[in-house]
Amino acid sequence: MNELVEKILRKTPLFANLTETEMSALASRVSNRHFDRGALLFSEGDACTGLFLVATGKIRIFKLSSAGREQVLAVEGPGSSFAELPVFDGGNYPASASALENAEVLFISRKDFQNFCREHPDVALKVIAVVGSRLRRLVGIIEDLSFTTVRQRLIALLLRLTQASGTPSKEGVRVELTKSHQDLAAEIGTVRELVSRNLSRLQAEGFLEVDGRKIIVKDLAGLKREQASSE
Amino acid sequence: MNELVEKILRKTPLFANLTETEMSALASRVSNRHFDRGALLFSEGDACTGLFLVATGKIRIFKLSSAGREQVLAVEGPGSSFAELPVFDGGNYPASASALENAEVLFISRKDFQNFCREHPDVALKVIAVVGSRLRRLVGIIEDLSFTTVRQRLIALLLRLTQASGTPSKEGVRVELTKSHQDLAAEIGTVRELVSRNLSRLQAEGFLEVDGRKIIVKDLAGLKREQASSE
DNA sequence: CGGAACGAGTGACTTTAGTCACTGCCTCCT
DNA sequence: AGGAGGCAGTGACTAAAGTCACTCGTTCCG
Repeated sequence: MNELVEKILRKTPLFANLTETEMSALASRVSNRHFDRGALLFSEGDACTGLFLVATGKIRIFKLSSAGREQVLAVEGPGSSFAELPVFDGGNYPASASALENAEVLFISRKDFQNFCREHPDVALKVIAVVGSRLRRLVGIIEDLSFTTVRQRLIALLLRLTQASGTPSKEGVRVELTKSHQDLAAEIGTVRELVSRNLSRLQAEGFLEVDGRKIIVKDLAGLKREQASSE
Repeated sequence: MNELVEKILRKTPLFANLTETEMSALASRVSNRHFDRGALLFSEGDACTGLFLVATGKIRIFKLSSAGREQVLAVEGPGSSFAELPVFDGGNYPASASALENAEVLFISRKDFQNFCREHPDVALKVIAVVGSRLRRLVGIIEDLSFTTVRQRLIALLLRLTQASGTPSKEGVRVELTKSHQDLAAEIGTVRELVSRNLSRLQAEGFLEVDGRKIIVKDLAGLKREQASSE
């Protein structure tokens, strides 16, 4: 199993180019955890215990409002690390994390990770790079929330999905939603009903063909135009 | 003038505890720039040339939409650094920066700062800490935009202002706005008119006394209650 | 088999946000 | 003095976002 762990470590940007010995030193300090779909890894405000690395599955980082609404900050897939920050500054987790799919997650305790960073200064630089891209993504979310409508955000999300997992067909590009409307809503910062309605509307306007969770994007170029208009 | 520079360097978290020699080595690589109120330091998308440190005045970091709306990401005062990130990852600036007041700003070129970090690994750790707190602030903005109303954000802003620069008086706490409604609107992610209207409304409800840019907070506890409700 | 639980769709409505247009008030300039 | 320009207040409106309540299917058990 240590080999499996190393394989994953090698895939995460933070630890990509370590030597054999460094790698196995690190691997011995890593523990493996499983989370079922929907399970909570930690909640906002919890004391930070260590660093997480996604091996398989997807982890959703999100904020929860007191009214029960969710806002997704990031979705991390295999190879991604998260919660690097509180490990360093010692603060609490600023958001909650749950498994979007069944997931295997590696865990390194705060102490072990800090020690490792002290011994390997270039890892600290990697941390900065990772945190940096995270920061850019957050700025992007702010931009979206502040400047765009739910419709535009939904279109943007659909375009991302088609990009990532769309398959071309005669009628257009086919995409299968792997999440509920509820989940989509949380990603773009709105509520279930508006996702439903906007999808219907996009269908009525001829951009999409919606059948349950199967979507056929009939007019990709048109969608892109819609998204851009009055941004 | 080098002494003045060192004094400021010593005030910024990034370089707080360096030795005399380290400090003067750094100081010799720093240049001083002045920006008039309203002047633009750089625009979103510009290539990153180096790191900035605020000596005096205030710098506003913001996003600009194509429709002309602004969203403030941060306001940095004396002792704060900004644009640490793109210095490291080599990317472009993710947002624009302008002077909110006349400001003196120190500048370190990308190369010089990177070299300095390489020679002083603990500075890298400081960078992580600074970036970390920035990340937390961004998460806070997202939370606000996603979960709260303009009214609540305005109240929160007023409470922050009274906290920071309010002076007690017989009628309540006096605060003087140093910015236009336009600027306040950009900070809470809305438009001029809504700031104006919401202020009037808060006055009508008896929480405030507004006279131009002078505001007297008459019911601090009440405001806090309003802010908390249905967050 | 029956029914709980969940996800989705939708009509009807309220609230909040944002836009447009116009007025009035300072301040500063030459 | 007189006008230009920036800032603030407001009425009237539109449009977006969100809420509530209910229906209809599935699926998934016990």
